[in-house]
This record gives sequence, C-alpha cells and structure tokens, in this order.
Amino acid sequence: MEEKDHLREELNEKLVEFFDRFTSWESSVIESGNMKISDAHAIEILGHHGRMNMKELACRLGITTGTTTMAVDRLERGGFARRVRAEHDRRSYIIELTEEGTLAYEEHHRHHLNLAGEIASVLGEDDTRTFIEILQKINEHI
Amino acid sequence: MEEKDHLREELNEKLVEFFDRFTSWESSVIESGNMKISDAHAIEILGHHGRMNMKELACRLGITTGTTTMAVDRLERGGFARRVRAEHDRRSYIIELTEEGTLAYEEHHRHHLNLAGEIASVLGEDDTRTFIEILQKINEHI
DNA sequence: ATCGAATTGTTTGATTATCAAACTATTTGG
DNA sequence: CCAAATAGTTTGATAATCAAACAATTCGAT
Repeated sequence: MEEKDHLREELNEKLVEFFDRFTSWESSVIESGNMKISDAHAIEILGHHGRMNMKELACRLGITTGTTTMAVDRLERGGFARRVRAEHDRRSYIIELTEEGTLAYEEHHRHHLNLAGEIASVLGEDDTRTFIEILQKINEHI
Repeated sequence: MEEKDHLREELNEKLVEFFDRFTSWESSVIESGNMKISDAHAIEILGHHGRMNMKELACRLGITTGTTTMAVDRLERGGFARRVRAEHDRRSYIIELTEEGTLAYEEHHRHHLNLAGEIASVLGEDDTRTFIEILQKINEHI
C-alpha cells in the first residue's frame, strides 16, 4: 500500500509539472500573437467546437454570461467573431468566427500541432500511440 | 507523412481535452474550498517549492512583482503567509507559509493525490508506470 | 389560448487582477 | 566611494470578472 502511495505521489508530481509547462507554453504562444489570453481562449473554443450560443460559450469558458457578453463585444469590435440571431429562438444569438477569426484560430492550431509534433518526435511512434491511448482512457473517466 | 500528421492531430486533440478537464477539475477543487484561484496558486507554489523571495514567486506565478506584492498582501491579511526579512540582503523578503497556509496547501495536495489515485486506478499499475515515464520524458524535453 | 414561470442575453455597479512606470532602499562592481 | 543594478512597493490606468437586476422571448400547465 505504501508502494501505491509512492506511485500516486510520483504521478501527481509529473502531472503538475506537465500542466505547468503546458500552461506557460500556451501563454507564450498566445502573447507572441498580439492577442489577449481570454480572447484567444474564446476563439479556440469557437474554432474547435464551431458556432454556439452565448450560454454554451459562457459555460465552456467557465465564466458568467455577463462576462461573455463583454468578451463577445470585444471579439466583434476586433473583427474576430459575429453575433447571428438564432432562427428558432429570438432570445438567442449564435456566435461564429469571421474569416479573420478563423485565420487566427488556424494560426493557433498550427502552433498546437507543432507542439504535438515535437512531443511525438521525443516519444517516438510507439510511445506516442501509447500516450494517446492513455490520455483517451483518462479523458473518458475523469 | 500523412500518417504522421494524423497522429499529431490525434495527440493534440487528446492533450487539449485532457488539459481542459484538468483545468476545470482544478477550478472546482479550489472553489470548493473558500479560496480565490490566484491565492491558491501562490499557496500551491510556496507549499511545493518552499519559501522564496518576491522575485522568484512572481516569476513562478508568471506575473509582475508589483502584482505579487498585492497577492502577498492578501495572503498575509488572510493569515496564510508571512514576509520575513532576508538575512543577507535587506532589500529582499522571504515569503513563507504560516501554519494555516501549510494546512491549506496540504488540503489541496490531498485533492491532487486523490485525482492521481483515481487516474492510477483507471489505468492500472503498468500503464500508470508507463504514463509516468512518458510524462517524465516530455517534461525533460519541452 | 393564456398567463405565470423559466430561459437567454444584456446592463449595471462593484470588486479584483493586472501591468507599466515611477519610486525607495539596498547592494554591487569598477 | 559612487554609479549602476537590483528587490520590492506604490501609483494610475485598464481589463476581467461576478452577482443581481433587467428586458425580451419561449414554454408549460391548465
């Protein structure tokens, strides 16, 4: 049982360090573009999951709808996104990326793929596949 | 080469999802205590790496020293940390956790170990070891 | 069909986090 | 010994956030 505790400690240690490194990598990538972190996060979500209404965007961003209103105002002012009235519910808006917003998303996505590529080349093909399977299992259960 | 691209895409996909889940797990743990995220982050760093001066803390938090001054003021007011004059440099303060701060850190650390334990039990012992090795390799190279 | 309750998004008012730049006190190096 | 560098604080401005009140619309029970 002491053995299991040790494994747990070690896993936590590596996870926290990994998380820290990933976080600061993400910040530096975003700041190297001329984009604020919060805007970049919204663009990332819209690019990844596609158009959605304010409520869903707020939920995915983990902020209130009020704050999301401000964020989307900013994105519209910057030319990255637009509000479109929802067809079947006139209370609701669908937020979608403009062409410029899509370009910004693709630029960001390229950075992500570069990182993934670097990781894959460090691990080699077999370990990369194993890593993907492990992450998949964790994502399903956590 | 198309094969490699696909692997990269898949790895990125899983990494981003994992990162998202870990982030919202962390937020919910912190908010379940009555702690602000930024304070919790400082306490985590002080608990993990031990006492350090303002500059190092600022650097590890990824914020300016000015902002760190405010953060440490808050921690002192809340009874979680204290400033101690550095022995050999009277410009400098060493920031350390109080007993209450240490308890808060240990509480947070327990949550982390629980998550690590959950992950370990989902993966089983062999995959957990593999996962740790992989994370280790990535942390060394990224 | 209608009306009260629920839902969607916005506004408002307050608070907090943040930065850059100016500042103070101290140390360091030539 | 003094100029430059360094550690931390203060200041003034801005951005991000929340909770609560609000308006417009939809839903559901009767």
